[in-house]
Amino acid sequence: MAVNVSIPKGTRDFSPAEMIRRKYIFQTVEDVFRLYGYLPIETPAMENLSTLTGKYGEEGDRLIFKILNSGNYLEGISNEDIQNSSTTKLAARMCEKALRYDLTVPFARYVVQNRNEITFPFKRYQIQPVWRADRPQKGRYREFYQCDVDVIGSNSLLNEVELIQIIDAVFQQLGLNITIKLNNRKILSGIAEVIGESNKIVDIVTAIDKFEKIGKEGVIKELISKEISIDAINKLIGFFDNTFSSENKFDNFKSIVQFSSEVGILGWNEIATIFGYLTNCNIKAKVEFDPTLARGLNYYTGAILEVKANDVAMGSICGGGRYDDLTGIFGLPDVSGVGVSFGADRICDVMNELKLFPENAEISTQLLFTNHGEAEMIYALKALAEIRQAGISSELYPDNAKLKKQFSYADARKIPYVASGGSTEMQENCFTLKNMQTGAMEKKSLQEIIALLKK
RNA sequence: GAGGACGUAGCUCAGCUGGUUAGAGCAUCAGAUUGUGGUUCUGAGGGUCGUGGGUUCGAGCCCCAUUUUCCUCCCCA
Repeated sequence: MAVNVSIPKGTRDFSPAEMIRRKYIFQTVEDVFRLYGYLPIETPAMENLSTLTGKYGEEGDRLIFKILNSGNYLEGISNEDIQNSSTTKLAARMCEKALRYDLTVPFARYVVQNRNEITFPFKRYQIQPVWRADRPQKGRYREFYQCDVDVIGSNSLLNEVELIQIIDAVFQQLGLNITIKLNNRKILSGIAEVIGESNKIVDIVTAIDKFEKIGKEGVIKELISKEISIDAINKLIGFFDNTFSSENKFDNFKSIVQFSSEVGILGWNEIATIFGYLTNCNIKAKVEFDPTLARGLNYYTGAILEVKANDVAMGSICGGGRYDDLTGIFGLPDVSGVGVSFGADRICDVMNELKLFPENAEISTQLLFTNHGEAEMIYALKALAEIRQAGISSELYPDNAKLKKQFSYADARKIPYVASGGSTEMQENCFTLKNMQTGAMEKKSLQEIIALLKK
């Protein structure tokens, strides 16, 4: 017996029952994407390491799974190199490939590489796994699927609106209550500008992003540790106190950025426009302005959005935003894109927790033929071909096992009907059909069975 | 990268202040029932108690190390 078999930390096997559930999510997501006119692409699991590094920040680079070069990966590396170089520098020399960390950067690479074949605006979706060398915990895996929808080559805010419609449609179909949180990078820039700490924007934003989690005191503490001036901190906290005590956060926030920051007001206007369009779209989900929302600062330039499930504690299940110059890094400047990514694994976790999956989703086979021996098997085989021709999913038990065993199999597989054809039935050219739910048995011709199951 | 908890049968777990042969439920297999599952009854198989060392007359239990999984921070889907 083989012992101690296992899979790498943070990865998972999926049983048939789990796969049915996952496919249900992927199918729902994909159907909505297609409905809105997006087309699929796929990119390789691995990219050149240089394509990925530097796109996700220092922290992100550390989380990229690198692939050791084939052959002698130590070629050209001396002992001095090993002693003197940083591990990241060494890794870059020994690994020229890496597993993709997300789908957005490979997409940007794809757009640049295929720019002459692409008609802009380009609306694409991509449903593939990504890998992160993160420490696994609740809702966090080292291999997980992202379902990305992006439109690239259009500045219109209509795209943002469309993505919100897509998010709403997907989660409505899945039966999940969600809140869409909306912010704009320009508003964050505006805030930093107004308090006179523009160059510390990243520190400021990552701190206020934790507002909900660590509270006001925690944020102040973190800002102090980042050497933000007390004066600026007081101003900043003042804004947020003011905002959150207000009935209408969004209107209130306007007064803050309005007078002293051009970028800020630009961001505010963008969100106002989006809210304006949305009133015509019959959106069911709650969409709210959240000035503390930060996310992926490394490339977002405009809208930032995030989706949280209302009824369960879980990190964000969908997120995205606008990036004005993502392809610029690959030599194609001034192409604006906006997109969101659905975290299929987390959505699956949330739906499991809320028991939102349809109960009978794993029923596939409608009818099982029992096996009674050679001649009877052939009798069933003929019927089987005919019944499959009629589009009814059915199977024949492969062994002439005890009937108890064959019926147990049907039961375990949740197969709703079992047909038995023994010598009696063969003489009468029929089958004994058993309804596994009621236990009722009745002799029926093949045509009658087909008619019954076709409904 | 920092911190915390856990690991006993295929699964979920019990196992007293350290004391004889480590238990239960579920699952599996067989029988009760030779053409009928799901309910019921009877029985069986299945364990180097995560791994390595130590303390002890004696360790599933105590100590040390190591590893796994889960959780928190960081960051994110």
